[in-house]
Amino acid sequence: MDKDNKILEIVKQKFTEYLTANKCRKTPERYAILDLIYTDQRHFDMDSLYEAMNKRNFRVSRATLYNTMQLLLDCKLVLKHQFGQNISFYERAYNNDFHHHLICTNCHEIQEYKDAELRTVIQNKKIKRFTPSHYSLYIYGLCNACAKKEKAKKI
Amino acid sequence: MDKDNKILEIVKQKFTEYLTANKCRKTPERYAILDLIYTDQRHFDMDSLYEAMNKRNFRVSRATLYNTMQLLLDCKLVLKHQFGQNISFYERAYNNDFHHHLICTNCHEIQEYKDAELRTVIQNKKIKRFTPSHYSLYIYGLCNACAKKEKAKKI
DNA sequence: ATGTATGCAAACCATTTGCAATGAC
DNA sequence: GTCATTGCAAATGGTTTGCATACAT
Repeated sequence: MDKDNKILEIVKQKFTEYLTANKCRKTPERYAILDLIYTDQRHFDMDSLYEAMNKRNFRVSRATLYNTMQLLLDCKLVLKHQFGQNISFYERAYNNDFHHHLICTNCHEIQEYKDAELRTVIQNKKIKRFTPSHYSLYIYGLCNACAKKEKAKKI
Repeated sequence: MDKDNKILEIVKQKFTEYLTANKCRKTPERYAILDLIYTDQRHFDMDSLYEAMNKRNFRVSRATLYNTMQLLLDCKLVLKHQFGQNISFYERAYNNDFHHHLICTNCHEIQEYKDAELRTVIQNKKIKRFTPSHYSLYIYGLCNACAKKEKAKKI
């Protein structure tokens, strides 16, 4: 899609600017990883990213994956989440409709939850002696399926 | 303090109810851990809990610590947080003035942030097909000290 | 008496690190 | 040519697991 290509160009440029500003080298590995994320991987963990890179026949080591991810986090092109398990999840940060997360404490399913009012209220908070850059709101509870199962159990 | 003792009694009873309901044994280790948390450890990680238990001359294995913490999480007497590093933090959940968290992305300091309006708005949200039990709001940014340092750097 | 919980040590697994080889500049 | 970056393999460190022993019931 044209729009996606445009976004890809923008994030590549932002990445280039960041790398230049920080005197980092512009390696093909780094751009390939960014490309994959902004083409195929809206949400992902390290393992699936590693395999997706392999599938594209662009083999990178895990070390490079972690190194690059740190850069992408630093320049805010990627967000990192930890939902209570010991796995880190990542998602695109640029032009990714902002959302909150609903986490089922039973089956660990994660849903996106968009709510403009919540976003506005949280973003407009003035906080003393703190300069906010971004936030994560995780709401824990039971997804619909698990709530039904719990109900059935009690009867 | 009297009030603290009362709270301790209440959480012990809640724990007892949970253990009974789930056919778990009421071991001295489990109660000693709960006692420590609700007496001395408002916020803690596993390592500091382990050492604090030792200082009380009540040695427990890390395995027991993890096992017990899972029970305390299940019965909602303890909350778990992960702020982006690979360490899990815990805090009391019962009668612990609810608060959000401010995380400095530079020095990783964590501050509590109380805001009744935010809490109300978030708690009163009706979410379709999801039954919330609790939530975590993490606001990332620069603490006062780090913001000053950044400013100085740029000049 | 039964079987759950404990302590210990080993295993696990995501992430990090050290180092020689590669390649961006 | 120089030095940051890569891949690899080993190390790290928080958490989990297996198993024999202890102990709550």
